[in-house]
Amino acid sequence: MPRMKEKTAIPPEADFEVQPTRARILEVGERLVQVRGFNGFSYADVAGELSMTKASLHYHFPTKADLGEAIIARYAGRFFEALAAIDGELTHAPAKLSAYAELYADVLRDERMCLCGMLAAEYDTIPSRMRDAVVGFLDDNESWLAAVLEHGRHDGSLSFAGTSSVTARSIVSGLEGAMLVARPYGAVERFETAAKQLLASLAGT
Amino acid sequence: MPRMKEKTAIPPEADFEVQPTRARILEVGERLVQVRGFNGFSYADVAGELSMTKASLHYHFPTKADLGEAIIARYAGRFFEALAAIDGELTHAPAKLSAYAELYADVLRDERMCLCGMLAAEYDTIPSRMRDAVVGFLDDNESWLAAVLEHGRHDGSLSFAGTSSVTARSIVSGLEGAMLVARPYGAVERFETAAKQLLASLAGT
DNA sequence: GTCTATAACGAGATAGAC
DNA sequence: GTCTATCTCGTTATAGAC
Repeated sequence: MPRMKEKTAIPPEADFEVQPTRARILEVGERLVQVRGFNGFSYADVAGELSMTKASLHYHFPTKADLGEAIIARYAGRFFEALAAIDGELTHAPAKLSAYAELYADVLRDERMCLCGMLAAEYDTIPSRMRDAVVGFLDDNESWLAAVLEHGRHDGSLSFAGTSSVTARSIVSGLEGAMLVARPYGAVERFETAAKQLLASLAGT
Repeated sequence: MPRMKEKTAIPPEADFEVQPTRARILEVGERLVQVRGFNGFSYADVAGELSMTKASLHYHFPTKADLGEAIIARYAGRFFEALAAIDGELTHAPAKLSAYAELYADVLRDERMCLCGMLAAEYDTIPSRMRDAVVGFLDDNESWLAAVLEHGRHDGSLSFAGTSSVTARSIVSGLEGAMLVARPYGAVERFETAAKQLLASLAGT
């Protein structure tokens, strides 16, 4: 007799409820923020895509600020899972940086802006808890990169002037800017070229 | 007896009409787009700041798209005037690049985002003529930078791998990204450090 | 050229039935 | 949990007086 929380062989999809409503809302909302911005989409847009009513959305997320916060939290969670996966799979610092840049490229291939880059542009108009989450996301990115940079400098695979922290910031801003500018052209190559050049400038001796 | 259009010693301010209404609208609108985004401000915001009614704004700019187009045109005009001034005052390529970065820094010190960087983020939601103007602005920036880079490489004051065009794009995206990320922190130093590092990587042999 | 007044619509949000 | 119905407010935009 299965105890509570015991895993079974039956995958969640067998529930005939592929994804709970809350998760589907977050998925659609995330994409809309990345493509149109937080000020560029409405509850009606989300409801329309999910064929449900605005009122139902408000049951799951009472205010748009609640929805926005949850979108960032989900995004950040997945992003840092991806960074943990990179840490688990790769040890060579330059390879980690390439994998990091590839995360951005994947977002751009989906015709989206980095969620937090988009929200950074809209910073002055978003709810304050969302602001804090954006800054936290950027800080955590820099910390992860700084650790990689420090490691790479130590083993000679990377070389750069200044602190690892400052260089980490240059990487974040360089990649965010490359996404920002590449998107109006619909040209992922623009991003890839800029990213390649940016990482090449950190090549070890 | 003064002929038409002949210049007088009386400055325009003596007209007791310091700036025509149209120009004041554009000035306020420009700042609002740079701070809050095109989707983040309304005719009511502009009207409020100028102590006039929304209806009067519509007399000067029938639609918000008209206003947006005019804002970009004015901004681009002033920006390229500034580039022409740089060309007139400086010949050393690295000095020109520093002056170029300083234009960005000045915008950021005013707590604004680059107009076209902001509109690049909102790209998918802005009127099509505004989109074209944004891309044109980016193209013209790259052209100017590419010319400076080409010149600097020729006289040995600059050194970089790849074409001047690709490197120009890296500069634009690097500076735009540095602005984007620095603004949530309200920290101009973040931008300055990133810009310095970016330009230093182009130092000549 | 600026105003009052208002139209027409979409936004975020709530009440209450099912 | 999802719906219908509605509220309130803000938005872009227009008509017409001054």
